[in-house]
Amino acid sequence: MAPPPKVLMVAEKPSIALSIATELSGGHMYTRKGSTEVHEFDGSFRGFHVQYKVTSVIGHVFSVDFPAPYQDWTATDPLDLFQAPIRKAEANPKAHICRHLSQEARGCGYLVLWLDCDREGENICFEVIESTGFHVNEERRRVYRARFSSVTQKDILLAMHNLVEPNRHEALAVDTRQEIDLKVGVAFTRFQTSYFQGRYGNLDSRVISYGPCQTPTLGFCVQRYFQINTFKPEKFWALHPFIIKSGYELQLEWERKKLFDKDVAIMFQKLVMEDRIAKVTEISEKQDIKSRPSGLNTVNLLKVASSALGLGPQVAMQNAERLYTRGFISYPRTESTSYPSSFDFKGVLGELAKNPTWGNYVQRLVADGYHKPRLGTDAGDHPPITPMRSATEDMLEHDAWRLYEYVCQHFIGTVSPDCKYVRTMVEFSIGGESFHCVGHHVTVKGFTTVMPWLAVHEKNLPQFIKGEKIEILKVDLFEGSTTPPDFLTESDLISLMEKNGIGTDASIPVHISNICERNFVQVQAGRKLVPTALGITLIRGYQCIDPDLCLPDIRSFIEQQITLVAKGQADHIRVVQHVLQQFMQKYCYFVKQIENMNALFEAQFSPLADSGRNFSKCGKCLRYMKYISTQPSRLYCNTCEEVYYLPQKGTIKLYKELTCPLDNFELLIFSMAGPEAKSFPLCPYCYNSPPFEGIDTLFGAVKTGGSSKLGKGAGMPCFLCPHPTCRHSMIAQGVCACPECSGTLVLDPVSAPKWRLYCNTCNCLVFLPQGAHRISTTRDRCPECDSTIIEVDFNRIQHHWRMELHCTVAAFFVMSCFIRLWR
DNA sequence: GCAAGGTC
Repeated sequence: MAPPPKVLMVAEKPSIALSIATELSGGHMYTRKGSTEVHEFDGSFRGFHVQYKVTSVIGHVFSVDFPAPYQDWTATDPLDLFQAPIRKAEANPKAHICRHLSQEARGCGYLVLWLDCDREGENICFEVIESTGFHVNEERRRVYRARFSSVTQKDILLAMHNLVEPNRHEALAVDTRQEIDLKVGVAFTRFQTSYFQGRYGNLDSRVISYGPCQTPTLGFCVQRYFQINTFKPEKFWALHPFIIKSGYELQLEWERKKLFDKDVAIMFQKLVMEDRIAKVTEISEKQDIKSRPSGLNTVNLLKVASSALGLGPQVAMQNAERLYTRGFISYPRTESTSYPSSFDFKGVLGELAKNPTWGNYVQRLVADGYHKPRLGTDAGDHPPITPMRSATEDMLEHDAWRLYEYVCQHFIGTVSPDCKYVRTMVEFSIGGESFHCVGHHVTVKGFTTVMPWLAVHEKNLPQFIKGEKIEILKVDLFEGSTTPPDFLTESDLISLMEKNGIGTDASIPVHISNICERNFVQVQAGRKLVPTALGITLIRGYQCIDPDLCLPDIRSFIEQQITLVAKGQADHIRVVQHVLQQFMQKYCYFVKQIENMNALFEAQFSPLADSGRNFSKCGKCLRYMKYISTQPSRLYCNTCEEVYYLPQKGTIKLYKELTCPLDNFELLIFSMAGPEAKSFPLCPYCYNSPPFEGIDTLFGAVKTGGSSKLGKGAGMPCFLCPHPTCRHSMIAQGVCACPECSGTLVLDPVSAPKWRLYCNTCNCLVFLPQGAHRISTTRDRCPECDSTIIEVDFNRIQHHWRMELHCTVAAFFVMSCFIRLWR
């Protein structure tokens, strides 16, 4: 009998795959562990008996980037990036998702895609199709798309019975966005980074980045800074009459609130004072309701985390993710504030009823009958963030507990009664002017019992009778002054981003942390975002060249264009071309006008020439270059007006006053940060423009030698001397013995001019400095380890170069290239 | 060294 056909089902993340498999198999499945789990079970599919396999990807399978030649900042004009090819590569090569999918798809007759039901999910569908080797319109092996709005049994079964085709238009819309974001972001970033870092020494930012999301985000913060800076305070005056009733002193509120004219205010004060009697004109009582919250989505969680818990969005998300993977809360990235109708509130409440903190309240709530949450919006992604498992404070870290505590309080709040109170307003007339006072009496605390910070404050008023007349104690003329708005808080910024469609629930924290990391804004007390001089100058610059560049509309424009693709109303290639054409024009104009922006930088920052201290000698003019220590650390030659970047995150010193034989630049030694810090010497010129050809092969050689990283015990394995006592370890090995078998290495004659040594015994290769005219062995021996000395003849510096003399130096070049490739 | 979007 033929084996049953196989159906491969793929979800967006492992947890969803597990839920789907559990629901469809009734929990009777066999789970294979691997890089990602595969759940197997038997069942029926379209009337046939089949074997199911459910697995997942981990987000996007591929990410998009430029091919290698375009990665070189110095060799590529950013303008060329707009028309450059792009390529997709595995987003996380170490996870081997592609291999996993293609292996699992082998022998399967059906592919069912269970990716999230949004554009990104649709795009991942096609990444999965590509990885599995399925084709969309193939008769023999069919591809289906499951559309589901929640991972409940009902929705999963419904989706299984209503399988559709994946939507290529929506997927292409994502491809379109990826290409536009990549090209625009990278082109502007490279241009302005190179331009400004080549001129100023104290920008203190590794990279002066530009992005259609991060730049408008910065724009919001700077906009607020401008409002604060240009704010002109205005004086105002208000009347504050006081009365005494039943022993209470009461201040009455003026109907006119405040006046900006002192004389007029004084006139009213006189009128009121002359009357001296407050007459009660109206007493009204109204039942008011403060509604329980709707479900909690990511953006609202982040706002509360920042404003009430003092946790930044990035940290809050990390904690939320950890709570999620440990099973304490539901998936923390969601836009929805509405629960699906099938949601199991009883289950969640049953779990929380066990909790020592809220248990009593929840038990009473269940006994009295809990409420369904208020209706919110259903974005069709995931249910609101909900506690899943009871936890106590000692089970979680401090911040995680506080976040969990809030998620629980919010959830219990959503199913609690509304808060009800009576609002009493007493209106008065004094000298023809109207005043009032307001009292609150809470009748039902409702959800404010678990969310006490939202409680309505009890404010009792003495009993008044309509028509009653009360003598006035005094009438103060209050003088105040309008105050500027405060800096944006993270919470304000999140609201603005959400309102303007900048970023998504998952990316909003990333954009905010990006502008902090790039030193465009700083988070100050109260989680306020204060722009730095760099952030302010950048936005000012965009405003004077092309304000569009920092306005939120730039994102809406892209979104609107790709929506045409998603709806199938426009061809994606033409949209990419059209949008890139416009950005290319903007880019060209920006480059042309950059002097205007530069004028702002000039007024704010110090030129490279005035920055830093004299450090090491330039090989071209033989004068001292300046060492700029602010990030990115670099050397600047005042005479040649050249910048030489250095390896980052470490310390740099002069190296024995040696100079590089290739270019006469003084050599430096770099020590990496950390307790097990490695050091290596380098030539600043070679580091910025490696002198060798065939660096890729060189890199390969480094790998064959042993370690491929500059980690512990690593260095230059190919050039390490195997001789245990040899202190000339950096190069001697290349000429004395093979690192694999200790056999003698010979010059490989076939490969010239790619100089390398070949071991006849084990067939391995050791590469030598390239660019040499001639390399030959000599009769001399290394005084340190007795190995044969090699002579390298460099035409370009017109003299012979003996390995033993400069052997350590030769290794520096190799190291420079290696570092360059590696970082 | 670069964007924004998934997810871990």
